[in-house]
Amino acid sequence: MAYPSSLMTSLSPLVRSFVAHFGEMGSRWGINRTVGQIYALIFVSPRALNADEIAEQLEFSRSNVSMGLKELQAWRLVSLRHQPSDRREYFDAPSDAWEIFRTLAEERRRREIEPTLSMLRNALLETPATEEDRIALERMRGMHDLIELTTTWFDDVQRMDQQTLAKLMRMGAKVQKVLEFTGRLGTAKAAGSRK
Amino acid sequence: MAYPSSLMTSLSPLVRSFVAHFGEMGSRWGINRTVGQIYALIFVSPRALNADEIAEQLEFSRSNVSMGLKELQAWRLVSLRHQPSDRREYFDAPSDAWEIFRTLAEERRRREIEPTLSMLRNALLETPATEEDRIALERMRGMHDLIELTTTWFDDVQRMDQQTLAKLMRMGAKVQKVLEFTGRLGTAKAAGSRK
DNA sequence: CTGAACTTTCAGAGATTACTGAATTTTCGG
DNA sequence: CCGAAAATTCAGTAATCTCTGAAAGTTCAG
Repeated sequence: MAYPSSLMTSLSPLVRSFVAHFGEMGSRWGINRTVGQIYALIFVSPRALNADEIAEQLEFSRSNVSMGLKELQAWRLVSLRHQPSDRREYFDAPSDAWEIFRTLAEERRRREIEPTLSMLRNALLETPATEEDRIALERMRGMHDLIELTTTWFDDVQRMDQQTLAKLMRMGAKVQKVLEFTGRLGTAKAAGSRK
Repeated sequence: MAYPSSLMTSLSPLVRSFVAHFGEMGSRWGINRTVGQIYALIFVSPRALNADEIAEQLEFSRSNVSMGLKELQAWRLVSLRHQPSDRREYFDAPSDAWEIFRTLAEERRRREIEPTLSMLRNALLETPATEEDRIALERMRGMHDLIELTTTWFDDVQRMDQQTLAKLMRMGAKVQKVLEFTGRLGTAKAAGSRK
């Protein structure tokens, strides 16, 4: 009778299917099923949740939830909150999609791209001993240069504010047209002066 | 004595470490170790390789190589070639980094994003029965709209030629400056006319 | 056609990853 | 401080994924 409602009500079909989808996609996204479901639940929840609530709703063991939350914190996808006069830890997730997008991009870059970039930088210091190695290095250089170009670009873009970015994206290929035009007014020089 | 040299020589340290890195990163990238190594080997190889050569160099079973090649073909990262008067199948990989980048982006989109987009589209057709569902739907809409914006943008960008794209990226945040300028000349209208 | 060369399939062994419950550690109101 | 509430760790089990060798299937020169 005195229970907070969320401890009694179970997930709505809408939330249930959203959570299930994140579970299924988890493996493709490089996280595990449980972690995906915990994130999905926190994301759509109107208020911060504590670990026991999550464990109950998703029917995972308490320790599994604890580990999942730790991983989500490492990804910076959820944050820890404290409620006044409650010792338990509550978690919520940013609801702004752009913010999530940036966080994901940063983390993936750090985990999935930087190690390779650094391996390639190292390899490129070598002097090829054979024709085979010369060709291998050439291809590695191509890969290295593209990764460097795209990550540098991403750094720049990340510094732009959301509005400008959204506007730019909505312009899509029209950017090209504008640049062709302004190119005649000295922009090409500016572009060349970089890097 | 009459063996083609590559059947006798083993991998150079340079290639070996490149291949090993792709093996280690494989799991973070959502492919398995073997598949990563097979790809790396084909990528740096100066000529197309057949399955036996790959199995020998990497010390995998022939059947494992066969499965790995099938997966790489599904990702469109390698292509099948035939040498005149040789029944074996040879594989090579595009060496142009931009092309690889596009292929990867397309495939990841198809596998990792489209299913979620379609789930979200479905969810957004529902009418929320409770306040909780109303909030959940709101957040799903935010996620949906951003994914739609970025994938549409990606479609546009993909139609641009490589030179323009590279130039644009090298400009980085300077695009913003140019757009602020041309914005005063009617570009804002063009941007607004899209959706 | 035939059969040798080559490729694929697949069941099961092996390796890795995920999950649980019990035990331990941490936290904090009193 | 104390002790109860909460969080974490961890060893063992369960589930999943990877890899192999044997068998079956395919292809094509002769």
